[in-house]
Amino acid sequence: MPRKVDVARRRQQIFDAVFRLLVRGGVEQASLRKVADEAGLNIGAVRNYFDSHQELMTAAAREVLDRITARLTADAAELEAGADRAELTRTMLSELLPLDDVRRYETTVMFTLVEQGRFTPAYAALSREIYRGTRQLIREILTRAGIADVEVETERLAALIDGLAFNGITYQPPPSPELQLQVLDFHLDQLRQANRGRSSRRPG
Amino acid sequence: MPRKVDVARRRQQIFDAVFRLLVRGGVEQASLRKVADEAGLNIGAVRNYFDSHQELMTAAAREVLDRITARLTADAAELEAGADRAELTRTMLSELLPLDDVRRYETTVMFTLVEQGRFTPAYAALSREIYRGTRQLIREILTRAGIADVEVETERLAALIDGLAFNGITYQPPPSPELQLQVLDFHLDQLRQANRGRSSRRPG
DNA sequence: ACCGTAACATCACAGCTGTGTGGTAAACAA
DNA sequence: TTGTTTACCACACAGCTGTGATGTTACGGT
Repeated sequence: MPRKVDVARRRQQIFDAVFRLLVRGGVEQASLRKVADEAGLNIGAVRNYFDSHQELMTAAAREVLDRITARLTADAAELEAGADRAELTRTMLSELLPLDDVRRYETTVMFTLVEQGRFTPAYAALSREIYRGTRQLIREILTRAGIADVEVETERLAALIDGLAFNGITYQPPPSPELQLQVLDFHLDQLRQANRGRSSRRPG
Repeated sequence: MPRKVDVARRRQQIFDAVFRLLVRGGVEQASLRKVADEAGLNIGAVRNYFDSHQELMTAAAREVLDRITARLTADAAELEAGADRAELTRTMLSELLPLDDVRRYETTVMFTLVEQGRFTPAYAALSREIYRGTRQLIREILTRAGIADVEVETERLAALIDGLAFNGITYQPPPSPELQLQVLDFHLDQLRQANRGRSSRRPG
């Protein structure tokens, strides 16, 4: 066996170069040469790990999705042991908002790639996964909370989260993290209140 | 004066070529040569109307914003003469959603350019206008309806609209227009109900 | 008839892109 | 030591980009 190199670490190094470039200048800035420069590597080194530019980008898309889902599962695991359901709901939905550096970073990358998926079929699978995953997560949350009209409310909360995130990463200055959380809390409170109203009228 | 040409019509012709390319393939497809081809013109003809690529794109951005605001002001004018306020609210907010071909077309162009504004300072002014314009419109609607917590509710409704629109133009298949309207109506109803709840508790 | 000019066309060039191809160096097995 | 394989480097090439520069029409006023 030849030159030993930590492959996983190299890939992470390249991925983070891609992410930085995506955040800084969008997909058009994430060329192979610029990725290599940003990662401190030669273009040949990058091409050794990814056969084509498209393969690099789809792998990067997969990576950022993995990071976000990892955060979500970590939340679920950490708080599942005797956690307040309202707190868990807030925490998990907050993972999808650009509230701090890490989340802003990953949310921006995620949105950039999903947006690109409008034209580039290579991202279609990822885009679908995100669409379904988001709705599945939200639907489960609402179902466990016993919210009525789950389908419409799922779509509403999904749109609210996406809209908050989109506004938070595109406009400058963006709505502050505090305002984003205020909106989210407001929405969740109203969901529960509307549900209490229904439950009290229709006991069960 | 030399060769008489309908300048305004030529510009519209070029703009629509830009829009079609933006919808089809994003900003990277809207090169000068491709715009010229799409418009059935020579690149020199296009360059006669727009000195640079950036000038063309910013003019196109201005154009699509003008078209959308024109629809909004038309709504306001048409319905102001004895219109139901709830109906007017629904109509105007619906202008920002991709519910039919025209609105899907313009919404997609608008989002594409706003997204590009994350990195391209040339769109910064436009992006700000949209951000402020949307919130001003929504804030006015909520204020006239006598809704409480106007600031938070404005941000919430703005995020909801943006999220619905974003989902409607990026995912495939997207949430149906019927579902989008259902979500919007649901939200507006809950806004009024929550407000009635407050008003009855705190009369005035 | 003439000419200025708006409208359009063409050529050229540097810069960037992805990628095919081939070379080089280092670590390990034999 | 020899050889193999992995990791990396370098060159080349066609294709696209925006844009400067320089034509070429065709119409309108005089």
